[in-house]
Amino acid sequence: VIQLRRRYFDARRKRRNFSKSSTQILNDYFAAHISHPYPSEEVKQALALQCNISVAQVSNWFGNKRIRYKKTMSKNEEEHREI
Amino acid sequence: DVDGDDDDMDKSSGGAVYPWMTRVHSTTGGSRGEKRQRTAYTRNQVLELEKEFHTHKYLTRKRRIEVAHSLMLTERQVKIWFQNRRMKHKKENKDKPMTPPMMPF
DNA sequence: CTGTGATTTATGGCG
DNA sequence: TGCGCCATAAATCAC
Repeated sequence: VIQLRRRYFDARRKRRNFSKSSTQILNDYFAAHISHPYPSEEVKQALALQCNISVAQVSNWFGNKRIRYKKTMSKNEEEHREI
Repeated sequence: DVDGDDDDMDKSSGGAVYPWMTRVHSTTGGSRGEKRQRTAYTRNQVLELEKEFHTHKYLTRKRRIEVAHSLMLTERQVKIWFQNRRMKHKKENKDKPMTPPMMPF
């Protein structure tokens, strides 16, 4: 029962994706700071406000973005390298 | 907010154009290697750890050793689990300081 | 099946 | 010297 309870709470995971405009704002910031995509706490708050999401969600977004960007890079590298 | 960054760069440096793009955590020590394994704790392990956390947010060294042994985990893993759990706890109190809708439980 | 936001193990820096 | 906090990495979960 206690386990089902956790499942219920975990169901709070993934409701829906962010709006297109929010994603665009985040992507814009990421692209503009590609050399160092680590927004400060203040910037995170500003972005959160603009995107209408929480600061934690902004942190999650950047964390996922960074890692997935890296993965995409290495994947492209493998593909176009001579066999 | 000054950020003089540019695009269009070199690619010969193993793909890592900027320092943040390099792998920092790898099982094989160096920069090149396999995936890092993240052991998923069993349902029972988490349940026991959760019980312990409910009574004590912090563990004494002695207690840590006991818990680690009984759950087949290292002291380090238990220590880290509690640290992460505390962070989670803090986050929960921040996101939901109020009483949300009722649940079927 | 893929994509994506969220969560779970684990690291390193710093006080 | 070890410990906790914190931001983050990386893998994985859950839609």
